[in-house]
Amino acid sequence: MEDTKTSPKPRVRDAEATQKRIMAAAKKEFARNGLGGARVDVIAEQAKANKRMIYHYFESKETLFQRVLEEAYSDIRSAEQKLQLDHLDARSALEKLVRFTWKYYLDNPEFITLVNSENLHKAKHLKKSELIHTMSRRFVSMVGELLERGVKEGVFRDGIDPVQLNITIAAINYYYLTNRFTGSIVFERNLMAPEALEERLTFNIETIMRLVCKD
Amino acid sequence: MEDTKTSPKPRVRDAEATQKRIMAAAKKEFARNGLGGARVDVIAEQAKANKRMIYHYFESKETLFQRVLEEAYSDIRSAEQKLQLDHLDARSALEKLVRFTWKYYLDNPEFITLVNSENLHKAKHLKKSELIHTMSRRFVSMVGELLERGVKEGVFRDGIDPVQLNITIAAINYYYLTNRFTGSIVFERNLMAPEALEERLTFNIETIMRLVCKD
DNA sequence: CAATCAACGCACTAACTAGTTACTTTATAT
DNA sequence: ATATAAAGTAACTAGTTAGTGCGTTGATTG
Repeated sequence: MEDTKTSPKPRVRDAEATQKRIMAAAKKEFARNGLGGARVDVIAEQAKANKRMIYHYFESKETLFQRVLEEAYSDIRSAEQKLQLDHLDARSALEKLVRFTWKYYLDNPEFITLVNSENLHKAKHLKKSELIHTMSRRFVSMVGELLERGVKEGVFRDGIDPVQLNITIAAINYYYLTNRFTGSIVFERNLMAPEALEERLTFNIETIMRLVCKD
Repeated sequence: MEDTKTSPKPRVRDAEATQKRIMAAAKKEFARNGLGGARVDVIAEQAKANKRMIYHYFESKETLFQRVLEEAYSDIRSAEQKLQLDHLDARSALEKLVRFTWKYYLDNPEFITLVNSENLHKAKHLKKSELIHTMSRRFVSMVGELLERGVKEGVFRDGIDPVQLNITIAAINYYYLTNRFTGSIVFERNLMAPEALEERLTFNIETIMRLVCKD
């Protein structure tokens, strides 16, 4: 946090900054190539650090991956908490949540790839994480409260499971983006063209609204 | 196809059978570990073949992966074609399609992992494939025709894009299963318990019906 | 039955990769 | 200033890994 010399000799010793550069480089490399495909040497180079530093601050490649993954989850959960859905009527709040999810995945494609990689490894790194549960619970109850409020307002159907809804909102946005390469070939259309993205978002909002709203 | 000796000495020379064993072993290994994580030696061993044979029949690890991927797509597309949705009224046909998709992913988890791995590699192997397009077109028109028929029957909404619907049906089923490990931790429930699977299928059918059907 | 060709397998290599050893450089506390 | 601990680096190691060279074995055909 403290600026250690803005003067003559530029890059000096700074443990915190080095760790941050390593984390950033690791996130990029893990996202691009998965845990198995990522190269520690590449991370070191990209971080403008030495490979030894990675093993100094993080004990192994896997530990580094775990840290990156935790940070990725912590980032999305904290962004969700800033949504302030309770300031809006239930319908608008739900739409806002869908729009947010879409935009978040679009702006942070590493999140998707990291999660895919973690699932390939049967979530063995996430299992070790403590803070995941606290963050997740808050997220689920946020949606749960929104659903309850919508029912009270008389606009949402009753009896919808917040977890199923969460999964579905994630699914329709996530799947489209994670499978954008094979999808573009299979459906012979560029799924990442601006109009295509617009169209998908509209479709997804419609899907969720029809699922949740009365009539 | 011809049974070369069912008599005394069991496993003799059989090019076709060896190739099939290699393909099967490769599918398993690629699905379990992705293209990068898969080991050619493991494939050879699992196939009860020699590594040399892999390079004899398939020119490289990547070519083998491409063949496995093509076969996986060809398998699901051909299973879809056997559905005979036109024998049912539109609503039942749509439900049948959702049920089929769910069950197919559940019974063939390798398909999901292979597709994930291919997307990590930006679909570079699928790009080279010729027959993908023919199969995909037939699939899209199958759903397109179903939608048209439902509109004529007066049960489906008009103007739904078959591609968007296809993607959504795949998404809500695929996402739940591919992210079952992280999902089970994040939501603190075993997403693969029989009741959970049942519940998810019901929810997914509801989602699609509400999206497509009138009122 | 001899010759030919395809199926098969051992043992190697060249390149790579996670992790380490042993060292130098810099900030800081006395 | 200077001792000390932390930050940083280069070069190495031990183990893997995709891919091959070359020889053997068995089926087929004239």
